[in-house]
Amino acid sequence: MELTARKKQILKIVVESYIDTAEPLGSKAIAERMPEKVSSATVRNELAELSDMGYLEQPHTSAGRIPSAKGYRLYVNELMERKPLSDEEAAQINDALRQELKGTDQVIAKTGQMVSSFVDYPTYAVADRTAAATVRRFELIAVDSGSVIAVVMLSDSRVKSQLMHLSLPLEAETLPEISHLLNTHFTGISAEEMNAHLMNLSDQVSGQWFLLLNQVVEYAAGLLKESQQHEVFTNGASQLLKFPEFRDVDKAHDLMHFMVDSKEQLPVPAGDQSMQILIGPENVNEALKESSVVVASYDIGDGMRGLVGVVGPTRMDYAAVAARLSYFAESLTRMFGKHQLPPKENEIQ
Amino acid sequence: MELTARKKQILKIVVESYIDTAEPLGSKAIAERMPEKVSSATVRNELAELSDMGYLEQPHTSAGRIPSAKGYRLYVNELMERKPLSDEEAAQINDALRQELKGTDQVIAKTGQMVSSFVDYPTYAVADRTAAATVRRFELIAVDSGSVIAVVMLSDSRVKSQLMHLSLPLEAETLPEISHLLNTHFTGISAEEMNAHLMNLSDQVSGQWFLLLNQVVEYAAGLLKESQQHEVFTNGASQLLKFPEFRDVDKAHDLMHFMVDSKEQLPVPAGDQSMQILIGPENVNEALKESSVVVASYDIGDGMRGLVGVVGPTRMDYAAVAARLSYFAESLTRMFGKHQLPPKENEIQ
DNA sequence: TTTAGCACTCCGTTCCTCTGAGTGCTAAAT
DNA sequence: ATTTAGCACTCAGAGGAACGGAGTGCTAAA
Repeated sequence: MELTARKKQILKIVVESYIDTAEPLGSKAIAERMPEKVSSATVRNELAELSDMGYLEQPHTSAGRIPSAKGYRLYVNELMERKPLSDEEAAQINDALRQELKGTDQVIAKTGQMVSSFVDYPTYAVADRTAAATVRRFELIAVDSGSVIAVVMLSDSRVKSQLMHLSLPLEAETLPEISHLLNTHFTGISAEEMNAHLMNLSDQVSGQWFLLLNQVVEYAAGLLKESQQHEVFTNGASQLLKFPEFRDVDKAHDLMHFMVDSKEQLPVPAGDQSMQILIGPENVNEALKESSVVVASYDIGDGMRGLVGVVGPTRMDYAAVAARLSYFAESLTRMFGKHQLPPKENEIQ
Repeated sequence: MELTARKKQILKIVVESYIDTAEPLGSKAIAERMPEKVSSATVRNELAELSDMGYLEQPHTSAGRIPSAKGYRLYVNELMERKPLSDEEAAQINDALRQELKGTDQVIAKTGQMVSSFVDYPTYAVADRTAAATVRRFELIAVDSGSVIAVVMLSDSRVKSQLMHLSLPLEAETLPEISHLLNTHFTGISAEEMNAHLMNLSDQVSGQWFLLLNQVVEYAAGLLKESQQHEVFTNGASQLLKFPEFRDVDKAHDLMHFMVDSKEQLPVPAGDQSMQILIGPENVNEALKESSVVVASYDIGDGMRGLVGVVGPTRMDYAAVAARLSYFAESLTRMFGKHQLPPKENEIQ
């Protein structure tokens, strides 16, 4: 039994109708939408075979057909035509991108917000560091006799700072020496190595110095650890509740908890792919096994990537989401690559 | 018709039962729970009067009674006995508080998380600045010929920093002069005043200088504006879905959207109160009119307050939530006041 | 290979009854 | 003046029968 062109045609009709209405589609309705004129009986024969092959399912004997996960997969791989963005939409996205984004954290957060407002699904956004971060440079600024500002510049160009209270007052003149110490011994290494180094120095430097050193190194090590596990931003999670598949509160609860409270184990594009679509049971995460995710990555320079994912029911509008998401990701990558704003004229693929 | 002790007794029983089960309570069940023996007929007479007075409602003629908003209000004001924390709970809270909190932003965020895990309701947490923030001090650090780190210390002791890319290279020696300029002209004033000052300086300083000045001032002004409208952290929002009053997804949707996506117009304690309970229609926000909020504020030094609120159905367990929340708020205030950790021994009121 | 025809299945709706919890009222008891 | 027993009444929710209709699978003819 092979997958003829007509079978694919039928599958496409079923998938797209189900995405639109969330209702099973019967042979008669399908026949009407076929480009060549066929009878509903013919369609019924094809449907039976498509069901046997696992591309379609029946909620119950006397209902129409709905796509299975396998059906969606075929649709996504072969059948779907990416819905091109309208000029208006592309213009809106470009407008959104043109607003100034400062600081990688903010880029990540804003991107999720933007995408969520352009596709009508919840999104998540997270940073994806390709290389482990290290400290590139330390700086200490005297505030008063009892406190010092520690400034830490990381290898990915992020700059973080914090006020430190000293238990023992220090002379302002010693600060350059301490920061020299920090810059020579604690840059370019991992958090673990930093802690080890600190132990070595503990008897080589004076107690007062060590207290401050300790505070700063601990702070920096904390930052490095923090960079490993990024904050996940989610947006528009409440939109889940508008989908009929989540009318049942119990069904909604798990996914909602995952999206707004736990936010762990979110899908990232596998290997070298810049975009990936995960359909229902293809998701490893239990909470997502009845939903689908479209996730894209984009480059934001300094060896950093951003990740933005769209979450929805398995009948999500893959064609629209994939087109918008890749347009977004490409625009962002281009923007950060060339360090310039997206083009005024729309250039849609 | 006055509110006799027995009427209050009955009201208390109804409220507490309804908080527990979400089911209306009938005269017979009430009679059984009364401390003095009374017949169900007597209770019925009292119930009729309590309904007339507006403290109780009937979902339909042949159902038991449930509390009205007015009923909850009386309960909260007069009838409820704060459920004391068990030693175990107090110990858990103290443990949670003992973990080191660094940076006011993190304190706010963590507090929401902690509270959410101790009361089984969603929470929100936000900072509440009593005085408008200004910049206390600027500092510029040369990185290379094309970039500079701007460090801004705010009046509330927060320190923020960002990497700036220069369009025109600057000599490192000029940085101290520029930061002197910043520190003399742009500290202690509002964002609007900063922008005005900047305009004044535009023809007094050289173009190169001005470009950097402009970047730094814009960054700082942005920070000040940001401080006005604080980020709201919410936790455990998905727990809403477990309450029977939100079994209807449409009911849940509005509140959920409010909690996870819009987060605007959240209640803050009025006037000088450190804790406030807002019941159903007492909330000004439309999305909260069928829910209740218990919100407390706590002091974290530097003229900053933190706000943490608990959101739930009107039948929320006020006694438990209020007790836990005020214990939390008091512990935090004490902690930041004395700059020390909470006591090892439990000291429960 | 396609199509018309037909018996069959089964979901969802409507309409009914029935049950039980709870009420309000009246009249007797305290 | 309160409290209580008794009783008729109300009404939501459960359970079940009947029905309509959408959709199927199968057979036989085109």
